[in-house]
Amino acid sequence: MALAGPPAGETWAPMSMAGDSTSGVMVAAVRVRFAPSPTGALHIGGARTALYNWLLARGTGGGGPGELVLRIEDTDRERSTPENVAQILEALEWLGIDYDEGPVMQSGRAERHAEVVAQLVDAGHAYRSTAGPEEVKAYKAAHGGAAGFRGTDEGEGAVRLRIPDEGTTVVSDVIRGESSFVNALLDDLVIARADGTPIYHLAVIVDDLDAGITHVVRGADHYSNTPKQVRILKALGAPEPVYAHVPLLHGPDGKKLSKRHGAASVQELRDAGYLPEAVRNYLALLGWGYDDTTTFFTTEQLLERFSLERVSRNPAVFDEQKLRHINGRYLRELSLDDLTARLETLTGRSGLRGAAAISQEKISTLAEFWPLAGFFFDGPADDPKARAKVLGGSDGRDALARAREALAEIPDPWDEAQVEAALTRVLEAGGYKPREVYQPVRVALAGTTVSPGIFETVALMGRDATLARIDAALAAESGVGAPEG
RNA sequence: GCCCCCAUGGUGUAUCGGUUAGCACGCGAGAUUUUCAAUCUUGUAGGACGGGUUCGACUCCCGUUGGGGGUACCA
Repeated sequence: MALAGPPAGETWAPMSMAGDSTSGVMVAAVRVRFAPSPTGALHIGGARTALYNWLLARGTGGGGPGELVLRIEDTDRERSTPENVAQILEALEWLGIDYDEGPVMQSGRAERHAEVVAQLVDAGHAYRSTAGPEEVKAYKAAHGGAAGFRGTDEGEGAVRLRIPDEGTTVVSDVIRGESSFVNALLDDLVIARADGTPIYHLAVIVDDLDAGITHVVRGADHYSNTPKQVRILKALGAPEPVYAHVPLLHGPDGKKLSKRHGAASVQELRDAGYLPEAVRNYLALLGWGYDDTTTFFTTEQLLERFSLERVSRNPAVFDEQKLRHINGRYLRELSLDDLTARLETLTGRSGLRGAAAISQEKISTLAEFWPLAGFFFDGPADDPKARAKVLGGSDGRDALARAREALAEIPDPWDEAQVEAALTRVLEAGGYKPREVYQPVRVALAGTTVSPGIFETVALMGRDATLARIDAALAAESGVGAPEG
């Protein structure tokens, strides 16, 4: 049975639906949309909203095969730039979120918006008024402060929608339940400026209606404005979509998430070396939970299990540490080919396979690879403190010299087992503790105290480079270490 | 100011009247150990407060406090 038919008397007639309505076109169970305004890079809050919509459209939680429409709400010409639009498209692509229609530019639908505004005026649902902020304020003051503004038809100025004086407007939300707003407290809202351009609320309603959107899944920052949009819908005699307002994301300080909070945009996440599949997993979990124990979900599982009913009502705080943890798990499960390819894409270098192999279990993000293994390609890192600490004393240099001797004697093939055997002999012969030999070698090759495993590192570096770096380190340090005190 | 929403450990969540309030991140300890990680074991920490309703409340109701959102001829 139908959920909510249009009120008697008027019916919404979409302007240009694909195909004709009489030919029995298959109607998607859910038609959702992601409608960002391109005022900056796509933030994780927006990314999560996009993800939820996508999971609904592509997964089974929406009740069947669905469709996702991407609409760019660019009616604010000041802040909407082509660069920002491009960034959003790029972010969605990186995240693996595809869509069936769009991107539809809201600005391109101005005529249609004007048409609906005119229709509303003609029907007596809206009127033109020159009242501005001051008049509205004065009106409220004159009516005891808490009263919705009611204007009079002046035949010119901005177009305002008439709001009833009686009754309430109920917003029904899958996540939040129902809540009602007293009509008398709602202002006659402006739906178009004096110059005829539409206001956001009008544009959203018309665009969603024309696109046949069944579920409006968006950030909770739109919740309080929903009654206004419902009023427009009622004036139009159009059915209401299912609403779902997902909780906002906050920064660690509890405030609404913004640029100040670090890795907040999708691009930054990508550059920081996070994997899109890990980001998807993490984002899904920010404000949603499936059961009492599951943390890791493949995208297939998310598609199968995600549902709006289980979305939380509380705002969530973005926790990069947890993202890192999840990312590390995904990263370690990557095949070596896959990992290598991703590292090469990120760094713009090639020939990373060997280093990738011995670094995989030590990094949590792709970006951590280069600091850990870049010395293979760019030479030892410049870390004076590490050199001073490990090779500054004669003990360290002696151990390094002995290691060099043992390594030089390794017969072909030069491999991990031989390296380990040689260094173990040094340990035994000199009565050294492992670190007393390994750290000097590590610093000689890497220039710093942190690197992949020492045997793997030496083996991968090869005989010539290893011996050369040790010689260079020995030469550089022998003159230093001046007597102190 | 007014309207609306929200409230489980530091963080994300599970629990939909009866549980020793579970899981994960973080943090602490231990194991492992060539650095750093990873891994394993283990510990730590929670129902904002006050009233009700009930045989019994984290769960339902009211209030308080706290947080958030909205309140534009912005989106």
